[in-house]
Amino acid sequence: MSKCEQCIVRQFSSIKALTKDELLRMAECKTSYTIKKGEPIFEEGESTNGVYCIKDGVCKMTKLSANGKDQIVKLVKPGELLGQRSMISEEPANLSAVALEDMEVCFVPKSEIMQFFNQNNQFSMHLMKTICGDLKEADDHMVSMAQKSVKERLAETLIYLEDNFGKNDDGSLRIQLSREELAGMIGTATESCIRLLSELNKSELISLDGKKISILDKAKLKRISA
Amino acid sequence: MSKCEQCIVRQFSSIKALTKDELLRMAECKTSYTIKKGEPIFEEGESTNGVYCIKDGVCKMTKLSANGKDQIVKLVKPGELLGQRSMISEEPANLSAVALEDMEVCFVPKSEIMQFFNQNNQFSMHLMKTICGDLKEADDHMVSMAQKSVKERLAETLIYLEDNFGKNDDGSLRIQLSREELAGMIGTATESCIRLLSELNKSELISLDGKKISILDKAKLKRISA
DNA sequence: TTTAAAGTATGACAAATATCATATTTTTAT
DNA sequence: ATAAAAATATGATATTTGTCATACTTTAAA
Repeated sequence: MSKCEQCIVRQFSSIKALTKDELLRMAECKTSYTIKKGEPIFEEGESTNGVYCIKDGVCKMTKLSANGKDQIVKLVKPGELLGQRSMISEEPANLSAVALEDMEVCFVPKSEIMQFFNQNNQFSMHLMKTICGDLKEADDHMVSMAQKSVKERLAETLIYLEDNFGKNDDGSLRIQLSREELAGMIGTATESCIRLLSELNKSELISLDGKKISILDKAKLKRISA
Repeated sequence: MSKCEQCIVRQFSSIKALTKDELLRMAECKTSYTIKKGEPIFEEGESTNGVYCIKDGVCKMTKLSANGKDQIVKLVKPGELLGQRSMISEEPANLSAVALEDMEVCFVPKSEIMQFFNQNNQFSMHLMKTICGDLKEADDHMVSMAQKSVKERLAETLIYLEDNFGKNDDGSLRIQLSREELAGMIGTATESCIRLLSELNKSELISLDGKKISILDKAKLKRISA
């Protein structure tokens, strides 16, 4: 059982507000998991009874819509916590969490987190601020979905991916999504997504090499994203 | 200065978790305002420095999108609090709040609310749960926007309005929105909204009488909303 | 009250997007 | 290594949605 105190990613989440004692306690009760690419950490409707701290790998949070398509609501990075909202709401998960890459995650039971939450004001305040930030993002995201065209949303999403998840050495987006997943992020049909990517490729704003996508002209892309 | 203790709407928000003493204190530092239909309570980007408690009347929370249209993100009822999120995030308001009817609201300064928040665990827990509920709703709303057609969203919205804000004696929706506002809720052009309303009217799922909208066949409407 | 302005309604058309079909490429499993 | 399956790509076409024009109706202001 590794020590939470030495975990590099802890500085990126509310966990950084925990005391040494609390970190030791957490290390004792946590469970570590390896999740393979494509596997779920938890599914919509499940009672998770705790939170997952992402040590390595990125996952998508999805919701199955009425028409049977998976909408990707957000992507989550190492350091972030999963399942905070449903823990506080005392509800089953509203979204599924599925690994986009091989992942390492630690599960911390609800009882433990809630104790920290109640006794450590800095921790609870940080957690609250995170959730408030999520709410702002969700509202903004909703407005984008409602008001922007598919092309604008695609441009916006590509920039988001580069800004938040970085590039490989060859300049391509580090996060590799399938066309279907990318379509699921922007809320469109897979074919429409592919078509618009081709278009951006032809006009040399991006380049495509199999699953690799590189942004060539970020300024123009930003202008398209309106 | 009226007493918060006697305010009927306080049971509908986190304020119900305050003690008698806290309520007295709040009554002393609050400011009451009358807001006329169409007037803003606060605007996107403003620093509100406190929260507003809605005593009477309904307001819309809107965000100006890049294309210049106002998207209605949510509607807020008496009893609910405005500006909680930005207070906790310590950020300017992300959304504007505009009265849909004549309103009575009370402003409570941030300093006071944060004191309650830090000393009264029940209050802070309730506030957090409210925000978590908002986050779930926002995520769900986003998926609707991304995956549903305009017609589905219109049907969904009409049902939402009836379920959450009720009907007048004549059966029409109590909340009267202009066509432009309704379009702003579902994220479409005003003309498209009008056209689809006419269509629903012709097929007798709803009836239109000026600004009054009545749902005639809720079951069919629900089926359309998918 | 009359006039202007705003809101509602509808047609005609254009643009955006989805759907279906099919070909090609890549990945996966045997 | 090879076959099968999945993912990507693209054309053809239908449907949805937006835009512009214009008429009518209601509301608000002078």
